Amino acid sequence: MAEDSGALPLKENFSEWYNEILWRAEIMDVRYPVKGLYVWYPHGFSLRRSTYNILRELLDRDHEETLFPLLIPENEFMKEAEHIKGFEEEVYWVTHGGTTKLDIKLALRPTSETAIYPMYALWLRSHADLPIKLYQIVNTFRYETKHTRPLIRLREITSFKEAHTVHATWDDAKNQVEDAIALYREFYDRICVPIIFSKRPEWDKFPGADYTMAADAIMPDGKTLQVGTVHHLGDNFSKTFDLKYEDEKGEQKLAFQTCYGISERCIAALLSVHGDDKGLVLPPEIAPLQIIIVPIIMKKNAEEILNAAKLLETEIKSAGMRVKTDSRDLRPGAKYYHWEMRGVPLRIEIGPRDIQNGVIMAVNRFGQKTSIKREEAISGIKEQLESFKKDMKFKASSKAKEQIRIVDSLKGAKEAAETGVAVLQWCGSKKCADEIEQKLDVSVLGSEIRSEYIEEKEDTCIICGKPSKPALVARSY
RNA sequence: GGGGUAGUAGGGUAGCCUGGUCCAUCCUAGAGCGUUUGGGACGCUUUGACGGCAGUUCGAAUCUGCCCUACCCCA
Repeated sequence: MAEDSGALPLKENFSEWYNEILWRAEIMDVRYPVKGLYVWYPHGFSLRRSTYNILRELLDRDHEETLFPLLIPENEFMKEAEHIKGFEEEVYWVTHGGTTKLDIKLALRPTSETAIYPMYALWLRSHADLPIKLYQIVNTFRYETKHTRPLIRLREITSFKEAHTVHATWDDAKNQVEDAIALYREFYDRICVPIIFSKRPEWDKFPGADYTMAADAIMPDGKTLQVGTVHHLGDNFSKTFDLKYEDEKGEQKLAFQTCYGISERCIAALLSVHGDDKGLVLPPEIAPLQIIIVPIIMKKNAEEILNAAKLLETEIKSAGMRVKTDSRDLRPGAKYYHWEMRGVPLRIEIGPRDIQNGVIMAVNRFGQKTSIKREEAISGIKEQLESFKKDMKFKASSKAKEQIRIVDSLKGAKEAAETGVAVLQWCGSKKCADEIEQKLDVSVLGSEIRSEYIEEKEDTCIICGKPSKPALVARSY
């Protein structure tokens, strides 16, 4: 399926590295003959599944999973004015059934608010029905005109996890926004990807929202990738979709809503943050394969070694780990490169010398070798995977810390934005943001930053000198 | 919306103007056989393509028409 030899472009050439690793590590095949649509290889899909299982696990604590239709009738879609304006240039329309023209055009959902809320209006009767917290994992379509990129800018988002909640009051919805932020933090912590939450500027919020909180990850080239959003929808959508409930006193009241989503961009961030010059580096929890056993087969005692490998594989498997023995007729070195490309966290080598000494050789994806006594194999391997995850997390957060710079001048900001994000003082006005963006060739991502590395302290705006707060500024995808 | 360029095997290229191969070619591609195996082995054999549809022709990757797709430039 993929090319197995030859070097990957160095990670410092991030764009090239990214494009190649996707097919070399068998994540996505980009050769599907429609622009912006890509194919998940089984290996990539397996990674997607384990990643989304974590998301499901977290959401299932107090949400319920659901599934709404892909097609949205034009009349529903067109109800919310702000919302339409935000999407009208990006919507795919189904106009025909066979050769018959449809009376009412059907939109392929670019997101599901207008599919879900008319149904919510039917379901919601009384305050006792609240809160409603549902989510679905679906594909969505957007006709992107700028250059598309696998997992990052897609015409079909294949893995959109969107949650939609309904509450009695604005404050309840606000609390839900905070819960969602905590949830997403936990998710990204589990996959060892550092993120920064901030409040998007007024002009950059979700069409139809009161405000938007967004998570950004910092990519190796210093550009940020938005990897999650949480929107407070106020009662904007309830008004248009007539989302009302009867309160304790028997009065009809408008409900308040939130929605929040994560797409396969989380996979893009995962691959990019951890990968290196040799290929993917994956956290054991989500690696499709956690352990690869490479038997060092010599002609004379091939069978003995292979049996030893198989026995070990069975033991590891029954201990609940994902393991495979690579008994292909290849040089061991070729196998090492093969599995390193695919990000297998731990490799076990077992050869004549090891059998002689009653040990197995464990080599983690960072290349650290440890000899483990054969009889302590299982506990030793578990320890290795545990400490490997810790190392991954430590590496990723050190790198992120390095890429965040607090600056007090435009010049400093410019420099910081070349390798990461700059944190500078901004008064909140559009005019000053425009000036910052134009002078530095960056985006003002947001304020009210949530990061352990950034302190929320007041000062004066870097442009106009008025009272201000820290803002996150970076080049972004 | 307007203009331009290009689509050849898994990937990369030549050929096209000026129609005519017995095997086009390169690679870290695939298949088979054999020797190998503690960090990318080697030998031999072999597979596979001209974006699609029509047309011209004894004969089309090459000429003509239409279509599709991608990329670049201008609004």
